[in-house]
Amino acid sequence: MRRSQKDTAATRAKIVDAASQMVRARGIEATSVADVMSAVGLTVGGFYRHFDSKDALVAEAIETASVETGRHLERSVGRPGDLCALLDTYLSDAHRKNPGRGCPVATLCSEVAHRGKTTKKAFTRALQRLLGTVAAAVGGRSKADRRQALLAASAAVGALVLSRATHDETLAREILSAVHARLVETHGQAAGF
Amino acid sequence: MRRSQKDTAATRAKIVDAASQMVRARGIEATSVADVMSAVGLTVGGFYRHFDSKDALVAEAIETASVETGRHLERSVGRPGDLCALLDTYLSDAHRKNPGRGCPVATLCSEVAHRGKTTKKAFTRALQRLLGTVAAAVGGRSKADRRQALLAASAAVGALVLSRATHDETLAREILSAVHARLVETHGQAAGF
DNA sequence: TGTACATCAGTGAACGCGCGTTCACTGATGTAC
DNA sequence: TGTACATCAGTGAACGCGCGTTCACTGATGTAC
Repeated sequence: MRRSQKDTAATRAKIVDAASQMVRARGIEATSVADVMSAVGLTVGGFYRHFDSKDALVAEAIETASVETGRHLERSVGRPGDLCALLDTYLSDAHRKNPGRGCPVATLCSEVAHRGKTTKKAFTRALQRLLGTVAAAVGGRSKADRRQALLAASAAVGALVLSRATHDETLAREILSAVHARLVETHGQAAGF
Repeated sequence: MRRSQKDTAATRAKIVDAASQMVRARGIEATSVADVMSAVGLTVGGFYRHFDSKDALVAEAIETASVETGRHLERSVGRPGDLCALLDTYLSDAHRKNPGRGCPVATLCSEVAHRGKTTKKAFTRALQRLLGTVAAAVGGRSKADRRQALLAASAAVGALVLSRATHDETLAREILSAVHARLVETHGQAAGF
């Protein structure tokens, strides 16, 4: 039966939130519309009252995840230029073990290459948001600072993804701590410390 | 009808090779057994005379891709310690645009997290091979060298994957060139040039 | 070297399954009067 | 404020499709004698 506008909006938000978590934890392909709906306590049929397609939901789910992650990272960076604080959060064991609440860029980076335009555009926005956050943590506006931000973002994403993909726990931890250490060292060097 | 042992071995190798290319170009999920077989000019039914399952094929396809990529990278590095030469190849536009013949670690890094043990183990071996190749290009055996190799590998994989995932061509090129430049700079600094 | 027969690579159809999407239906909500 | 009715959120079954895997069958290959 019909629901109030308030309930409808709340349901929509719950669907996006559930999808946002499932897409990051299991990947886009492995997240079915039926699974998302039942996670919210509804049945599949109602889905298309809220979204045009699974792709439309995925795009919103990525956007939500990106905003959420951006806020979380910015909260962890005290002063601008504190790349170390950002990396403490991004390259933490907590982040590695909880992809469902973590950075969507890391979770979806290789899968998104095989998906449609809608998903790719949402991913690109998420990547640009992440680059903005990392650039703020790196600090400065010079070309060297920009390059350092791109290195830090690429290395952080690469390290997190590889640490998750490895079957080898020791290697996983080694990757995270080595990349953290080297990025902080090179940041200091670039800034002239 | 039955084929000679030579033909059988040749067919098996062709299947692995086709899978190796398709898995990298389209991802594991999007590569169907039927597609692989028809790429080789055969029908699906015969597949299980060669492999126990799709997962078994995927594991071999990753191994093949990893060995092939390792050889290609090693060919491009002249003297040991020439990280720049390795990155010229790994972070090239050719590599970005031809994932089907490129590094399987970059293509599969986020997808492999949602797959079974067999696939994960094959991926871990591929990652360790890549780390070995990068470590050789970084040169040296100190802890600092090891950390630099882990940074270079993470950043190279991250940069390639993000450049492919982006819908924005300018950003894609910027990521590759910035990560190349910064990694070479920091390599020089670590080595005391 | 020749022969009889077991083996097995490859075919093509079939299987059960899960997917995204559609649809007729239900009944509370929102609106026009 | 009350009433009559159109709207539409959600249900549950169905759809067409592609997937991994199985299977009876075919006939050349490899082997035992």
